[in-house]
Amino acid sequence: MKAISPRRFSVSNCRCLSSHAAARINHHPQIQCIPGPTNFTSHLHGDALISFIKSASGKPHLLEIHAHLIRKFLFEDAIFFSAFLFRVALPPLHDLAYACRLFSKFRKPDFFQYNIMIRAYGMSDSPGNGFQLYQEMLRSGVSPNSLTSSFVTNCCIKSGSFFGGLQIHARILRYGHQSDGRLLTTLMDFYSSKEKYSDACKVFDEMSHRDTIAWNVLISCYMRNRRTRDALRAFDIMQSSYDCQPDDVTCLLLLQACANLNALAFGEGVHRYCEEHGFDKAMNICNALITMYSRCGCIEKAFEVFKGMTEKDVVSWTAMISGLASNGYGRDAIEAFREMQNAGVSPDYQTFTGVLSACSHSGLLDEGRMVFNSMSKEFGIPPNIHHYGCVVDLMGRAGMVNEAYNLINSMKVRPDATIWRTLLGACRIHGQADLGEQVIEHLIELKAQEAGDYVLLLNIYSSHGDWDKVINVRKMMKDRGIQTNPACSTIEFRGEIHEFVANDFSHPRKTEIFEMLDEINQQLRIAGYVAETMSELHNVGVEEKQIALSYHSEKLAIAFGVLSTPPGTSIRVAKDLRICVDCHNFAKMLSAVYNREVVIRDRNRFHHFREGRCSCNDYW
DNA sequence: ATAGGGTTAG
Repeated sequence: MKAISPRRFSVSNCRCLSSHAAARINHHPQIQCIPGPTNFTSHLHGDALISFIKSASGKPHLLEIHAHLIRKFLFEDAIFFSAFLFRVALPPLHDLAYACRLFSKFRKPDFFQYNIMIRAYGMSDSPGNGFQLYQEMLRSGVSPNSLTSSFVTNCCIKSGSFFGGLQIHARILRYGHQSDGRLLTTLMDFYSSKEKYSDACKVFDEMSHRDTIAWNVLISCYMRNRRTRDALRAFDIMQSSYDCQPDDVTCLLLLQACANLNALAFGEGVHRYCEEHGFDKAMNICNALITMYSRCGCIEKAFEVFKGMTEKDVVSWTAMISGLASNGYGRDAIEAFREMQNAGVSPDYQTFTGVLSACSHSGLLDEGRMVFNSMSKEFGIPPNIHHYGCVVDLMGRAGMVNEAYNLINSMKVRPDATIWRTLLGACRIHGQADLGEQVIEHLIELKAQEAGDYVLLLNIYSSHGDWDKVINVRKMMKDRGIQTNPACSTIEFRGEIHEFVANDFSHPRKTEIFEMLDEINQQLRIAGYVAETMSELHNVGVEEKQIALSYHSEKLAIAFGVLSTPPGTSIRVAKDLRICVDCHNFAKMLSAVYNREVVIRDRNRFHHFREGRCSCNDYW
């Protein structure tokens, strides 16, 4: 009622429906007319009625307006009806059932009223109906404007209807709506949601003017389609353009991209940009910064951001805890967990995932069990599959593979592929072939077996020297059409991301890189490095194995790092799969012989190599 | 008489 001018409405007039009438309305939601003495709407007409409808809040007011429109024979008056429908269909009320009844009663809806309904459907849990209504609109000869296209595109995004969206795109062109930048942004988002990256780009290219939001949609499209490097490039182009500048959303997206790519230098650039524009005060940006720095292996920087925050929420604490965990600071993570509680921030289920993973990464078996037991008892958070996964990992690494197997079988939730895979990894460490075979059976049952799973099983057999079984598994993989994807390692150099796969001959500086790798291999061998051949797949000669190992993607990336940076510079490599035993030894030795800090982030965690030692004591 | 687009962190 705040918005109503006191000149027109005295306070005493401003009362809602009588409780008697309200009770009846509750019983008869289809009610069309409310009899009885007129209330504060009675003398309203024209502009005053319009502004009253606009300021109406809550259903009782709208019902009263409904009654008023009927009483004054204004229900079929498009102006009042539109304003009324707008209030009913859209938030805050957003009563779609009521809006539908109104709409179906209205004799000849115009485009504006259709637009309201289509937009309302786009925000409801039945967005497909919006598309239906759009088609009905076309059938009844009402022409859509560019807003209609925008709302119905949104319906297609929400309902996931690809062909619907294509149809809309064709109509946009037919009706000449393509000059509307906002509409095209929505259209880009549609293609992006369908992972049609190149179509989204095509729309973007055809836009005559691109504002910050259009760029942000493009960047989020790049990220959804795993074209993270293009996302970084877009940031550079935006910064050098005159008409639009990156905003906080852009930075949020980019920090995520940097975290994925291990692009520390670029991430620092985004950090500076945030400082220059005052975004670094925002909680979400700070939390994203913490994640970016810790995913890039810079836990000190992450902590600096964390310390500088005036206010910290669960997300900040959890980001810090998970960052400490993945960087091998298990005890500090648990300490941070304690501090968080002292600071009066209560943990949620993701915090526990962080704490438990800290325990599993640092081999803190007792602490992990204690936390696991306390979470439902003390905090009322029942463990989910991720929590179980951490504990399975923890027990598995400690060699308690059978106990871990029993734990999985005792879970209330259905085990997923990831948890079986975790156990399979533990079987690999402890050479448990029998249990490994059982686990593979579970994965097959889930139809989730991947190349990596068979590789683990192969590793188990080959470490036993069980070559018959190795051949069997390889045959099985061939029969089932399972192919191994080559692992990929990335390294950042001067703000560019360089990508390597095993035996990769595509890099422009390939000759130098291979020469450098040979040189490194020789030097390391002098220092006592012996290539680890146990985990290789084939039953091939020792010579052959050593050759196959020497061109692993992480070694190529490291060689490139040694080649392109001055002595003493840290080498940071990200790998999409797990680092292998041999590359682990290689990096460890290199950190001593070449006196370089080497940081490798693999699929699971960080490995910090310094002076011939690694932050994780054992290889995994 | 007249509405719309991106990110929501771990």
